[in-house]
Amino acid sequence: MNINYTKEIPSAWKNVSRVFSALGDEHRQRILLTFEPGEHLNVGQIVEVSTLSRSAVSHHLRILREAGVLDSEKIGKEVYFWLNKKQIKESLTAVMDYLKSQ
Amino acid sequence: MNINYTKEIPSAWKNVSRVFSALGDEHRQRILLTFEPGEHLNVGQIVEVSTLSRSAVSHHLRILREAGVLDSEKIGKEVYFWLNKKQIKESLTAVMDYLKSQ
DNA sequence: CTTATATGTCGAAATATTTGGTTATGAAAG
DNA sequence: CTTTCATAACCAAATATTTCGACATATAAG
Repeated sequence: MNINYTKEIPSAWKNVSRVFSALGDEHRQRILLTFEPGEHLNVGQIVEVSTLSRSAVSHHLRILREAGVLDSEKIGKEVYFWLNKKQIKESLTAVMDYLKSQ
Repeated sequence: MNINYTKEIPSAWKNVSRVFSALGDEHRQRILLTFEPGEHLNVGQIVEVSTLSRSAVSHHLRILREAGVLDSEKIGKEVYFWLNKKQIKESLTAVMDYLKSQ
């Protein structure tokens, strides 16, 4: 039994942990699935196809961005979001590697 | 923009979604990290190294088991848990494959 | 400069999750 | 059979998250 991790997540896992927490919500999972390959979407477009209010969507987008799952850039009045594939892959790979050692 | 997923998670993703939700909690993440390779742990052992009460740990174990992240078996009075590596890998692979198509 | 538009932020209410004490169940021990 | 032990189930309280309307900010348009 490894008791090193029972009080706090080790720092190496902090990022992974944040990504999984961000992805651990159906609304946010659905937002991710909305993106087509390479697509950039602005907040309004995402709100339009969502069942949630603008501010709820904004809240979820913030969580996804802070976890590094989405990247964003403001262009004119709009803020565009897109998948940060690299970051997601890194987190998944970290867990995959952990499983391989298990 | 793929609007097929904006109302509900597609059934193919239901499992994946449940795994990520289960893993999207620090207590549960820490429980997983407690298992050493191939190890089976009973509830009491996990409670012992946890900061939570017995019933809170039980609650988290149930969520992990229902998501298929952990398997369990009752042996005598104790219930032993272990990582269901196959299930976790399948979910991670599903997302990996999705990312590759993006 | 004023107005319109896109988005973010705030705050309170609604909702969901987590938590731990208590009770129930089932298996072993006496 | 009774007691003891491990765990699950139940329930209410505590806590956290989500939600949305109202307000704030920033940019573009008129």
